Amino acid sequence: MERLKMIADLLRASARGSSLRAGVQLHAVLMKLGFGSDIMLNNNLIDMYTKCGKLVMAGEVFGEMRERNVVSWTALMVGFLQHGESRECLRLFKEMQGSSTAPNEFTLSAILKACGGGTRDGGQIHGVCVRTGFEGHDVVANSLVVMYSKGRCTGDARRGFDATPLTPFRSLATWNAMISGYSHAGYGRDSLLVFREMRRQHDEQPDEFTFASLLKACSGLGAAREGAQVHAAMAVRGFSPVSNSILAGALLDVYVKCHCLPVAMKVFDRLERRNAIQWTTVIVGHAHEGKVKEAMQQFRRFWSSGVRADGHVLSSVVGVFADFALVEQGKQVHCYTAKTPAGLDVSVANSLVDMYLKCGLTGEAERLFRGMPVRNVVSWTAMINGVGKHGHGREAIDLFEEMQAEGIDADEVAYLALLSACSHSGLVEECRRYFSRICQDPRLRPKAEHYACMVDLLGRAGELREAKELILSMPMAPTVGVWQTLLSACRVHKDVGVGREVGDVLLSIDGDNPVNYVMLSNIFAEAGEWRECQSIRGAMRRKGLKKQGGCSWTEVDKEVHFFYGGGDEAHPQGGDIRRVLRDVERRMREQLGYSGDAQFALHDVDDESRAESLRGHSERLAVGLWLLRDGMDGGGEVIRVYKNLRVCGDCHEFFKGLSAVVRRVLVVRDANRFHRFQNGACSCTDYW
DNA sequence: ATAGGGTTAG
Repeated sequence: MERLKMIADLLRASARGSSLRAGVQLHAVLMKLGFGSDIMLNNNLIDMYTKCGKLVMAGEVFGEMRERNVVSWTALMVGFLQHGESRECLRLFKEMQGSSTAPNEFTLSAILKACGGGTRDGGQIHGVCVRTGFEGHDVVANSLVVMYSKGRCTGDARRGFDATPLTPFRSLATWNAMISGYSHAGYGRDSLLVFREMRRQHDEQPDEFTFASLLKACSGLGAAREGAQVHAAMAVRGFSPVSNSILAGALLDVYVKCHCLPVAMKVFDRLERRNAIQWTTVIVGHAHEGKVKEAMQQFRRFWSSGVRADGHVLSSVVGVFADFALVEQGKQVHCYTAKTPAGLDVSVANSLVDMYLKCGLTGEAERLFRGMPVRNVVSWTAMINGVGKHGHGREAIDLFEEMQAEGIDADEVAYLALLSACSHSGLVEECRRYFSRICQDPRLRPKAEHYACMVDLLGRAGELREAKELILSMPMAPTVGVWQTLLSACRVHKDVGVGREVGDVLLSIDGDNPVNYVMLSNIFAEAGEWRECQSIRGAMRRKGLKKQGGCSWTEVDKEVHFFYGGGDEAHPQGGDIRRVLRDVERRMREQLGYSGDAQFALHDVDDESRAESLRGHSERLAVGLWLLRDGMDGGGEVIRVYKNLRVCGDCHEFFKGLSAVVRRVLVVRDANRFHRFQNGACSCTDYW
């Protein structure tokens, strides 16, 4: 008897320490001593083997047991669960239900965890919990709350939470489960409310788990004030970001999402050790504020810090390079991925495919994509988006169909990419067909962005009234973006009537956004409605709103050059560049009869924009830099230029002519799509 | 055998 207990203790010890060798020896010893049929020892063996990652051995022990109790079943299920085999865990539970052993609270907790966010299975097991009387039991209640929250069914999660009697079963863990459940599902307000309830009515003390969830809630809400309050409350209780890396990460995330970058950096700089997650947050944080140089600086700091880059960091920074079209930087990371296990992540390959597409290197993207050993829906969506932005709607459809033929289901984002590709290419019937397909799929629900694609499509076709009807029939509130799509269609078709109606809506729901004023005043200006045009401009001025400054950049000889249309930041070679551009224009006049009349610059809304027109739009200056470097007749390289706003009609005409007289290919990526200029023509026809 | 935390590509 003594020996039996001793072996059990030793087995538990080797399970805790994951020491397989000791465990196997103990296994041999207990077989020799004839304890092979003892249930408790066998349960300990199962536990030891699963903790050492030997699921097959654990299964063998389980299979050879003549008698099993609830612990035997549960130990094996938890083992599978902890190795990510939740399907096997569910299968075992079904098998167990056919046996004579009834589940207990630990079994139920494990199986609920195995459901993940699958509330269909979860709901059935919830029923089992109710029937067996374990519903309000703490470990079960906690798992119920987590399971429902993961499936975003916070109402059901709340019912599970409310089912816990305050004593003795509502522990801090239960409160934490509900607080994190709400913040995970995106209900930050409710998360904070539950916390308040916990403090005010129950005087429960928060721990680090509570704080981490609260911070996530604040970051989701973009609530700077609440975030700072949580930060202060943490400090009062002695939780410091310096000693808790998870709290530090969560805190950085709050300040970054609340656009308080300086505060985030203060926290960051005080850390003694920084992990990959914290670096990622800071690098991406700078990028989202448009601070390219600072983002790159932090990236280099990270690179030399010795912290190993994992898949998350790599895909995030490649995402930054994609946003800013920094191909050379992206290529460097691409090379690095060959030398690290993190490079094998699908997400890293996906981000690289997307980066090449966003930089206009379609061939490179395609090669990488086709060579991927595993592709998921994200990989395909990146390709569909990419070819769509280049105006190849048919190719986008082919890719979409090929994806489904490979057995990968389209999700909402994939449909969005496809619809946008169709609408950009004017594939009216196809677009309608896929839109109705997503409406009919019970697993998917079209979102406002999908409607925006349809509005765009109808708008391009000149069906402005129908587009407006569609917006009014949307099952959700129409977003600003949807109305803006319609407004820009009004501009293309010079429809002042509908434009005025849509403009009214936009100014009332999004009256602080300069984009709306600029677009609307342009519509009036182009229709010769000067009085209305002036009144919009006046309203914009009175509100102190300024059009976002145009900015273009291009990577020449591995260096990024920035050009700003307005403002004071001039390129050092600005004078020479303008001279070259004048030469090109003269050639265009002589050879092509180019008139160079500025039709579009006339309507500029403010002084700054007029100055920009006079000085030359930033994208022209960027192209000029290349001509200054290569001369008028040299250079076979493709000129790649990127612009934060849309390319205007004047520049569009100018670039067409330029591509003919200097015989070069010019690719401009603007806020909306790619324009490829070659031999005096552009791949894209719908511009103004 | 026991619940709960921060980053991530389309």
